[in-house]
Amino acid sequence: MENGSSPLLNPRKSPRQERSIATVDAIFEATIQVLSSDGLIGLNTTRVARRAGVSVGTLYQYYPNKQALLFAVLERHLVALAAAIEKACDENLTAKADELAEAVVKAYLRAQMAQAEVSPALYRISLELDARALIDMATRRSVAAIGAALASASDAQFADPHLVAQTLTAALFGTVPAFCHRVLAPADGREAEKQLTIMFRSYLAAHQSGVCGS
Amino acid sequence: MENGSSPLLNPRKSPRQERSIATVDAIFEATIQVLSSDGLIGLNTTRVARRAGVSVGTLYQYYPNKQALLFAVLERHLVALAAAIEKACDENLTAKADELAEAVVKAYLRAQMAQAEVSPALYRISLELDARALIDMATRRSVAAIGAALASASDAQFADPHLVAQTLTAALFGTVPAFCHRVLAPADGREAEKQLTIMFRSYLAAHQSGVCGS
Amino acid sequence: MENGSSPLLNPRKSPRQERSIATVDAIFEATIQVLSSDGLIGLNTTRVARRAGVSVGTLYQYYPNKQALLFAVLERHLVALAAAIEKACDENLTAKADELAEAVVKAYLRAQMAQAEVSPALYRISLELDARALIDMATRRSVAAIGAALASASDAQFADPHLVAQTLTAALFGTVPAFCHRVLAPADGREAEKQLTIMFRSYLAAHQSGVCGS
Amino acid sequence: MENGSSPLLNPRKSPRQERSIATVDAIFEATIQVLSSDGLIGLNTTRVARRAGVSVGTLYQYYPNKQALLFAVLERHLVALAAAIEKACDENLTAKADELAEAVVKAYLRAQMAQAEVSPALYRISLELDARALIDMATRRSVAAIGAALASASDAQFADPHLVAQTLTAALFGTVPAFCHRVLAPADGREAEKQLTIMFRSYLAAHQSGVCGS
DNA sequence: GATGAATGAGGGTTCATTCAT
DNA sequence: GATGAATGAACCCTCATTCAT
Repeated sequence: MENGSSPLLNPRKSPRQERSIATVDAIFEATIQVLSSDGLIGLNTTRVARRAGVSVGTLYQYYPNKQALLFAVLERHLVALAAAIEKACDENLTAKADELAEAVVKAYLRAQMAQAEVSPALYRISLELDARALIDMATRRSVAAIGAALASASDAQFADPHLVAQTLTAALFGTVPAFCHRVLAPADGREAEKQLTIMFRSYLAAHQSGVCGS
Repeated sequence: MENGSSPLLNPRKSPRQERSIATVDAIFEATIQVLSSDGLIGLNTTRVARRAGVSVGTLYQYYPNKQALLFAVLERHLVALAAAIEKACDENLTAKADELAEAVVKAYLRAQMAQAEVSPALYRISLELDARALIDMATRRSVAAIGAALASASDAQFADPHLVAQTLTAALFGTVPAFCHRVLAPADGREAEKQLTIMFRSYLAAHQSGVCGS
Repeated sequence: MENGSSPLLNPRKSPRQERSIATVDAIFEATIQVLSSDGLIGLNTTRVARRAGVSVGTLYQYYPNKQALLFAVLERHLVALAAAIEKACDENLTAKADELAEAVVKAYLRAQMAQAEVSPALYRISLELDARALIDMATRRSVAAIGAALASASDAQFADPHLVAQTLTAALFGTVPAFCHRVLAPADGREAEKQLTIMFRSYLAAHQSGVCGS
Repeated sequence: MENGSSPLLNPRKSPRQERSIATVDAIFEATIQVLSSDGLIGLNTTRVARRAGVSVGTLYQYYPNKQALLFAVLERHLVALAAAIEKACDENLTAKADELAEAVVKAYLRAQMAQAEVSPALYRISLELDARALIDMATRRSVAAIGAALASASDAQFADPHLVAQTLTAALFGTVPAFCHRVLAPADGREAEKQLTIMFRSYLAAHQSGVCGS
């Protein structure tokens, strides 16, 4: 599931490998920094290497090409988002639909905000062709987790939990960037969370109460 | 037929001008085609010119630079979206909130689908720095139109129509791309419309019934 | 001596030709204006045509190419300079060397100042390869005129009037631009004239008094 | 050997740096060669790079753009001229005015001739807009040095040494190019030096003897 | 004659990637 | 392993010149 470019997370063995790990991390962090300060367009391998304090050559020893670098960053972001949603769902497996809605929205926004610096740039990356697999992975995990939570909700029956989960996921992954950066003022994070929660709750309620014919 | 950058919507005068118009249009359409087939990264002025059947020089006679080209395309798209929403709102000024929700969702999705070819690429453009003004324009128009319609809805009172309008706009402009291209399969346009409508309706209902403390 | 591109100065015959003349003049003046305001680098045929109020095509009907345009301007300038010097020399054929020096310096500076706007740009042109013929023409005329005046000066005998004339011409054509635009402040035209006169007078005096062995 | 843009006049350290130095020098020399053979108009970065035996990319690693390249060449030339004049003045601080005149003329011509290949092209560069600072630097140094030497001349008092120094500088920097390349034949270097010296000597004499009213 | 749209070679510049040291 | 100088394809853009109308 990881691509060859992220030798992260593996058990470290020797000092040599430790240094390698440190280097990879430095490059990784430098990428995020450059992304934040110069944007996707201003990002080039030389600049990343310089910011990481290594030479371009070294960069290419750990990441086969520029794409791999960006994928690694995007991957970590999406994995974090998916994990946050899964965690929220797991912790609310038998809760009420209302609570689930609130928990999921909160968890997603927390994770999103934690990387607020990069996320706009990441969305640019994610729209470039080959990131689909990554995005699919994240949304699939989200849909699965939310779907499972909906199916086991203590106070409601959903005719099609999967469809509802899909809609909520789409609203989350799609709405939030627009929410954060365009329509609502930057400081309105609180309000965004509140409104999203209301929207999700009432949407779920509608699905429970048979308002919709499906 | 109309494009934002040509001041030429008037009765044609000379063969000279007709030729110009044809050329601008050809370039404009070529840009959309290249965007669809090669993506934003694969788009370069030479390629656009070739596809338009003109020389690079000609391209630069009508668009001062590459950005201007992309802006023109994006502008047309966003203007179309905003206009569609405004029209839907105007036609439902004194309708019920439910009907408004349905009309807005439908109008937006119609407009979006009409340019389904380009819209993914357009979202890439819109994330590049200087498109903010364009996006702001479109979302402002949407917020204003929806806000006005909510304020004059026949069956409901909204404590803060502007905030609700903002949320709906964010959900529309943010959700739909994700909806259309990632989570739901391409053919699911119908379903997307249905779910979005439910979400909007119930969200509006929640705001009417005082469920939310605001 | 005129090259084919300047049909100026010929007797006009028909209204058609008069219009032509007006057009050539307009283009000619436009060239000077663009040269003054945008410099040699900022000068292109389209801009000149626009400033002249004609189309590029028309421009190319009167001047076969860009070079011809610039040559025409440079030619007029250099012809004016040479004529001014010749006139001053003719009017001082039997005067004293001192008076000749003064008259030549004054005449040259007057002519130069009259076209102060363009002359810096003209010097750029003149340094491009093919202007040598033009410059040679002007300096040859200057050398011939000054040489003749020196040879017939009422108060002095010059061992080699031609050599002296060459030196003075070189000093004139070379010094003045530097004088006007770099070393002396712009307002120092008076002072420049005074110093140049002193230099010329004393140089001539040196040649008369046998200070120099030649 | 020294060029203005390289901060590398220090003891060589690594093969890395030595290679860099060799490359910068190669590019620098190639620029001069191309300038000599193809002129300013025929000079483009590709051609320079090819002549230097490197790729364009390499060229841009050492000079941020084409201008910088030309500036570097012009700067070296002007610095050399200014230095030559300063040296001549320093060595004749308490000499007679006559000797000073001779020394300065000789020094300037020596320096000029040493780079005879490029100087015509350099004068083209120097007329492009942003070279003023460079030229001002050189003429200021010349004026200052000559002024000081005049003020301390053993056999003369000058009412306004600065003005005289300005005039001589203008005559030097302005006359010589015309001298060398236009009016006098190339081989006449000797004669040019002789005449210029006479002109300078007599001009200085005129200022000493009170001929001029200033 | 006049027009100005069209041409396209050519120039400056960038940057992902390689490889000798 | 690390370095960073070198590479060169590719891109954006300009402008002298032509030619159909």
